[in-house]
Amino acid sequence: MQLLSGYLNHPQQTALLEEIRAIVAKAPLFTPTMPRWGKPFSVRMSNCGPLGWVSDKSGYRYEETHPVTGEPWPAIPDSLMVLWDEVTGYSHSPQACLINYYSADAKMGLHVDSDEKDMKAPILSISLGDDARFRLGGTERSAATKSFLLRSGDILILDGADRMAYHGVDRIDAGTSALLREPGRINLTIRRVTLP
DNA sequence: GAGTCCCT
DNA sequence: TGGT
Repeated sequence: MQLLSGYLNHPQQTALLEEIRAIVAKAPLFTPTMPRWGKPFSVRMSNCGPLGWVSDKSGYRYEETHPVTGEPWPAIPDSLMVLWDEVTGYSHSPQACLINYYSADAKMGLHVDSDEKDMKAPILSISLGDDARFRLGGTERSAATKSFLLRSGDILILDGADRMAYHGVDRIDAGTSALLREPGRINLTIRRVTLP
């Protein structure tokens, strides 16, 4: 894991936020549901890139189109493609940028990102808005976990053994950032999905 | 083939 | 932590 605290300055954060707003205007946030029993997530999602991560009763998967509009996902902004090269050094392009919107009371249980075929590619995470209490464990669910704060502008890279580690968000500290108009947090996770 | 759900 |  690499945590690059305050990697994005305020103007960079607002510029990125505007790009995300434009994407979400075309590909609206949807509410994913749990496989099998259909319980809704508290986090709402959208995506950009050739592939987008979705979840519904039939399971987790990557899709080329939005589950509600049926339209292809908007492209990943150039700034994020450049950032990927800059901070990951991974020689193959990312294919999916999952946009997670956390309202003040949203959380994300411990899980492993394992729907990608290219598990050698790192996952690049960008935080915008309110602080998140992030939790990182090991590759076994029973392993010890550590918790730390993710702040607006921070970049987290899940690589090496941590690529397969359990992680989640315990809570959002509402009102800790003024970047968004409302309390809440946007998290971007940029991934390579298929084998190069 | 289940799972980022919930809960303690 | 582990059943669902």
